[in-house]
Amino acid sequence: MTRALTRKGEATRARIVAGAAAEIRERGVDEVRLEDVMAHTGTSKGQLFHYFPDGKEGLLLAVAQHEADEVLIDQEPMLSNLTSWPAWLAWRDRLIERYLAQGVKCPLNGLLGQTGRRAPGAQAIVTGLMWRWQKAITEGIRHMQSTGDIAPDLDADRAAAALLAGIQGGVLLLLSTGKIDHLEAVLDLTIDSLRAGARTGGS
Amino acid sequence: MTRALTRKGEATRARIVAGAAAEIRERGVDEVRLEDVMAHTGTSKGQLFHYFPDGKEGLLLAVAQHEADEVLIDQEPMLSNLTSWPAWLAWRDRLIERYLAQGVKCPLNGLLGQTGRRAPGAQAIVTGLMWRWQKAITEGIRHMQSTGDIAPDLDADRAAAALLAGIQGGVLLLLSTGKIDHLEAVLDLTIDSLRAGARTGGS
DNA sequence: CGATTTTTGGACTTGCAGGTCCATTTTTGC
DNA sequence: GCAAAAATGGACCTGCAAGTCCAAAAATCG
Repeated sequence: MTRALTRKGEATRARIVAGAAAEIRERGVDEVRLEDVMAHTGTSKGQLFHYFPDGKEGLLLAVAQHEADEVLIDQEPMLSNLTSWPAWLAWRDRLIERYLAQGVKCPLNGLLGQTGRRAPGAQAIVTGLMWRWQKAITEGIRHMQSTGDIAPDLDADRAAAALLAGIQGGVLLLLSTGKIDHLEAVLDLTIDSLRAGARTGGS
Repeated sequence: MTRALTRKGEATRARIVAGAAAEIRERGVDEVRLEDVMAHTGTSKGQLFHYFPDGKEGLLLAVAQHEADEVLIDQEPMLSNLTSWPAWLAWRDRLIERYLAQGVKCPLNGLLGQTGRRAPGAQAIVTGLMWRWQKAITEGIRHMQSTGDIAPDLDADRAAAALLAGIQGGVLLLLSTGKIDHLEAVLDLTIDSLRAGARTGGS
């Protein structure tokens, strides 16, 4: 079906997605014209529509998927190894560091707003990202419960949901206010709160 | 300066803002054309540019301010009276109820993405909203500390920041996933966590 | 090496939404 | 009631960015 891409074609397609993603991160979705992408990636209009027959919509979707994947990759290997309190703090630090560096440039924020309503696919991409993210956190909590570092009667899924929401809100507030304070507060207070639950099985 | 609006003019202006807000809530910012607003509010293009000389930009800004104010008004009188645990729960219930009813229609989400980059005013509106919101929560926490229901050594501002971030993230996740679970989890767990801090001065 | 398919470039079309203009009607204030 | 100012209606202009089309170049494969 999707077969019919030579090596060169695949490279070009990837270059377009990466270039468009960079452009969007830098200047925002609604400021980026197809021509900007062409200029920035050294491609022609014919190529754009050759690789993305659905036009801008399709390209944006591909970029969104690309950026969603990046989000989780950037948190590795910490996110998949929340097996001790120092590991949790390392993850916390990575998040702060990453978003501090990113600043106000959030790729997905705009992409959702832009494609969210019309494209059913965009919703799915974000939902998928959140689901994977939350799953990783849940597993971290479960592991800490297995070692007795977190109370076993705590609802891991619910706690992970709350933490994930906090992170999202923290990033959102970073986007609006430019300050990292909220994200920091959420991470520190929530992790502390998880820690406090250890009392039952104490170390 | 801004003087020169008859009663009729003021009414028309208000009708435009309210109508545009409704339209945007219903169909999203980037789906709403000036013509839609005209049709929906029974106004002409001349009027739109008469009341909003800066065109769409200015209108969007006015709508954003309008919606930002609504957000806090909708939480009253609970938000300004976080003076007992039942009051906190009443506020919690109001939030859940309100966002459950709102569903995926978030007025500010898109407005920020749309005007955020270019208009310096849009940023200010959201920042202002968040600041007022957080201040109200902080005051609630301080009050509970004064009655001994929350430990006095807790950093009220930091806790409020975390709670606010949690709420924002909960709403964001409601927008992406359609489920209220995250918002519920954040509110319940965070409030519980505040409660747990009462131990010091216990009742 | 020749047929076939993919890749590429870029000129051209198109639709539409934001914005301009001005003529007409209504309101205001004396 | 009458000048001045504000409110209204809607025809018109304009620019731009997405999308179309096709012909030339390069790659693939037997």
